[in-house]
Amino acid sequence: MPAEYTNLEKIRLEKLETLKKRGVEPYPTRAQRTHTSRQAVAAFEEAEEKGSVQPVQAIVAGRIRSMRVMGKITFAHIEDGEGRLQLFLRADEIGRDALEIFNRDLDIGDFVQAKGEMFRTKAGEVTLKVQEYRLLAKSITPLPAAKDEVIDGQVVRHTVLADPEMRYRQRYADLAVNPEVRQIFRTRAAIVRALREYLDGLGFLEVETPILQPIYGGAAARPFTTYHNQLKQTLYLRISFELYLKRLLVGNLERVYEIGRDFRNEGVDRTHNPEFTQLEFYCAYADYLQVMEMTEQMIAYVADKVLGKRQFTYQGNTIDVNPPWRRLELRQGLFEVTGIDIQACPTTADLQRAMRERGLPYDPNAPRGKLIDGLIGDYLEPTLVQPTFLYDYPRDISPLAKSKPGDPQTVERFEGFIAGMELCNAFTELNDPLDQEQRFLEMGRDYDAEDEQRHPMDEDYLRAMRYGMPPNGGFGMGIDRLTMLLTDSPNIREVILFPHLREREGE
RNA sequence: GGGCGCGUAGCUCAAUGGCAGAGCAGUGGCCUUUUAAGCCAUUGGCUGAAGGUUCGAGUCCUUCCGCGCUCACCA
Repeated sequence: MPAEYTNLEKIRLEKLETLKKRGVEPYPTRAQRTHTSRQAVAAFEEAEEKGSVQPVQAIVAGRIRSMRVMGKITFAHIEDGEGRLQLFLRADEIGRDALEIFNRDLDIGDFVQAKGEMFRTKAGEVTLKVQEYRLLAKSITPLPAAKDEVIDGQVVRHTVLADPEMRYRQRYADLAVNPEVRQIFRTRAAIVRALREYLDGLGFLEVETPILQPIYGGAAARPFTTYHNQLKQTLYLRISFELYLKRLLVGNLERVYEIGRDFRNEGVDRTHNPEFTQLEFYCAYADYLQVMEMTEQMIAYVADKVLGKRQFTYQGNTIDVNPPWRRLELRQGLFEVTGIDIQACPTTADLQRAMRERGLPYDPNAPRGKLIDGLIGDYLEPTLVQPTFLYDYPRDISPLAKSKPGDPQTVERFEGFIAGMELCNAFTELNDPLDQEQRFLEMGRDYDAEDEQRHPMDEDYLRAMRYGMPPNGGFGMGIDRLTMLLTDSPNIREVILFPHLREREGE
């Protein structure tokens, strides 16, 4: 119950009472519809083209978005899931009482159903001439007003709901008045659909693995912790799917993927939300070079399906995802932007010295891998605007990736960047159980318990690997970030329906 | 967590430290082809919260709450 109704809400509640007194049920149980707004217009235009004399009858339903009351006639627009349709109500047709109720007791925001005949107005707009209408749901709280004007075929919206806080906290209102927001989430669904199509087409099996995990792993992040009362067990919300999906490879499922939610107890900013959607796949007998090719093919496929083209604009940059993407060795890339050759700095002390010589700030407690990771983020990542695979990463920040033959310091790992944003991460997966155990031990030694780089030892995962894991290539990608790119959204919150916000006092 | 900025009517926004306003929405009228309909009239505010400075605070100061940008942090 709202603590207090606003004046505008009180007026609408009075209208609700008036309607009831006049025998109008404001929330009827059933509705009827023969045409969506778009179908009704299409049916009329088709008949018009054929020169048909048969009138097009339709029952439509939607939300009232505008009303123009002109004495004994009224024009209104309703909006449904597909678009808008103008209604034309005339006292002669529906009766004075019905028109009066419509004009006086119905409001913008109400859901109605209307039955009538399609026609074209003098101004040329295809419109429903209403014979009867019915209220489907009364709106008490006024929608944040948005008024549309059509200039040269372009819809210009006035007084749009723009306050980001209200848009995210009351996403329902945002969606109701901002059609382009609805479009973002249709695009998001299309992206996920296209990814599934692509992977299914390659014979991948979609699976679901635990979200509540006794040991978290597969990424460097702090987890959310929870507790199972009956089992008296601490559990973690997963930070990645990796270790469970790779267990499945041990079980002879050769190609698996999962699309789902990950949870990371980290900072929130324009590219990070505490819960986010991830795609991971693992492909037996593939290495990271094959995964690289799959990645660029997959993204091109998604762009084709979703946008119908492989070029798009993101925040002013034209991005072209047509394969092949640029491939940049991490060592080379870092050398170009910092002048440091990480190959020549095999120890933490060497790298610290090189950074100091060039006046680059660094965390004196960070091991070599973390320093390199920092250099990437600070100097290299922002320059990677066109799709780029950065490859061959330091071993100590990649505890689940396989070393490059003949180069134990480096692992076969790549990350994909677009528009200066990390989009995906992949490697030739480590399948040697003895090496894997060693990596966990190194992690425990080089990083203290609070460091999110540290991966806890997962004995069961090691046991699985000891049964024999086929060599394989693995891949992970943030669906939210891909959606940002393909919808030209500057902030991850624009592509998450209900993004995390701090709870307000009293709510 | 640090820095910067913002918070005023249902929505979008004004207001040198000096009477808190506009457009849209709403309400009451007129209007039988409008479309940001138009015309006339009109309601609506504890200026995010609490303190303080001042003759006087939306405006200046302090604290708190929330949001945004940014830095730190962030496979």
